[in-house]
Amino acid sequence: MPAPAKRSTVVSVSQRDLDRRAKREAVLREAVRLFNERGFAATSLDDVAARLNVTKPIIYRHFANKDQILFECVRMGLEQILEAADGAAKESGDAATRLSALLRRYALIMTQDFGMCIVRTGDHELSDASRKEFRALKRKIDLVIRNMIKAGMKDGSIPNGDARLLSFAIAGAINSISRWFDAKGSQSADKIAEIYADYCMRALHPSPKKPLQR
Amino acid sequence: MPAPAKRSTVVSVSQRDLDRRAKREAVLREAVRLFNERGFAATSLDDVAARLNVTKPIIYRHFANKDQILFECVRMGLEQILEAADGAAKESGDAATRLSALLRRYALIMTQDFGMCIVRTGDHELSDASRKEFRALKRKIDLVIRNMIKAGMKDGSIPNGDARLLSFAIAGAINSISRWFDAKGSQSADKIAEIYADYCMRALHPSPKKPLQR
DNA sequence: AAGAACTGTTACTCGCGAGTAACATCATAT
DNA sequence: ATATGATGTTACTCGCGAGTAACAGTTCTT
Repeated sequence: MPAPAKRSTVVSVSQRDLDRRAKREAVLREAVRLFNERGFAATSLDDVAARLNVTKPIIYRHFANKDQILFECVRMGLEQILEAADGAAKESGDAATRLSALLRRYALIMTQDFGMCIVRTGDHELSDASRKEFRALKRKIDLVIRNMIKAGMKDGSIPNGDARLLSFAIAGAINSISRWFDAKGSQSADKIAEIYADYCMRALHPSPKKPLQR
Repeated sequence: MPAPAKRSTVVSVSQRDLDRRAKREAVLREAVRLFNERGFAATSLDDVAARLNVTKPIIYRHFANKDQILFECVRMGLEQILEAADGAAKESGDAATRLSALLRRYALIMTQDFGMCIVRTGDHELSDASRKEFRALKRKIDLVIRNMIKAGMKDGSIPNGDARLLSFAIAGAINSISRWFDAKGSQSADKIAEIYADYCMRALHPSPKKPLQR
């Protein structure tokens, strides 16, 4: 009970802040699950509040509006991917090796809530402002991948080809994980990520001309 | 002006039917465009009606409710894919060759309105009943692809592997076309379809073990 | 102890859009 | 000409959910 005098201000304030942060995050965690389950439009903030055993105005204490909540969810996912990309870019080895590591991390994120949310969220569900940022972040990720592919074409670890289309196709395949993956399924997220990254890496190489008929 | 007497009944009735059909289709054509542009939830039937220069009740003369319109749109796309699959399945050549043909047709459909609608439509936007059918049709398509992959593994035209995951990854890549493709872009739909099908076929083959380090 | 600042609730407003009722118009059928 | 029924319109109802105002209790500050 007798909280030390001096500390009190600083400590209690930051404690409050921590609480706030924790609660804000809890809102996002519950919101993203519901959005993934039922879709953004079909999820009311009353639903989200109910899951947290609180009422709607609480949510508005942490977020300005519903759009901001959705945007925050996708931003979380996108940031995770960007971090993964940065991490992979710094690894050693040729560009193909680094790309493979990147894809694996990327794929793993798509098995998780915030990653899923990115794919399940259509642009039109966001406000104009959020949509702009959403697209910018996605473009940024695409560029990282595309540049790594180009680097591979330069350093010889990846055969020449259309880096733009390749990056689109690869991202498409990896994003699709979030459409069917179920954590309760038989294969682990890690394993799936590994396999998908491998499929994508294969697609970079021209097919080994099947047993040439004749 | 003097329409022949006898024909009148039969002719006029079928003429009416043709008109009805044409109008119904016009509704679907306009609806699918709007759904793809703005999203299903963000598109009101008043919007659709306005585009057709009619009023909402007209739409309800052709469809029971909004859900039915959306379902009809995705059904059109799915049926197109199934037809493409059936066509490709009947072609000559080994399974890999037939699969390649199938993927190309599939990819082409994803550059078109009804194809795009399939991908942009989340399950939760459909009613329970429609969702069931939606999923069933998608599963059917997946099975066709998966079985063709398995056939390839049997006849030796495709290396052994996890047919389920391969079909998921391939469908994911191809579906993603509809997320960025723009008919006004520089590359033709046909060309894109060809390239994507090729990428997917490559992914079926284990990578040609890069210049084995050391 | 008084009051500032925060956390939480109940109980609204308000707009939007799905779906409909009631009415008007026009072609066809006899 | 006149009944039938198809096509189309205007003008509603009605529910839902985003967002808010007003109020209640609690905790930190001084």
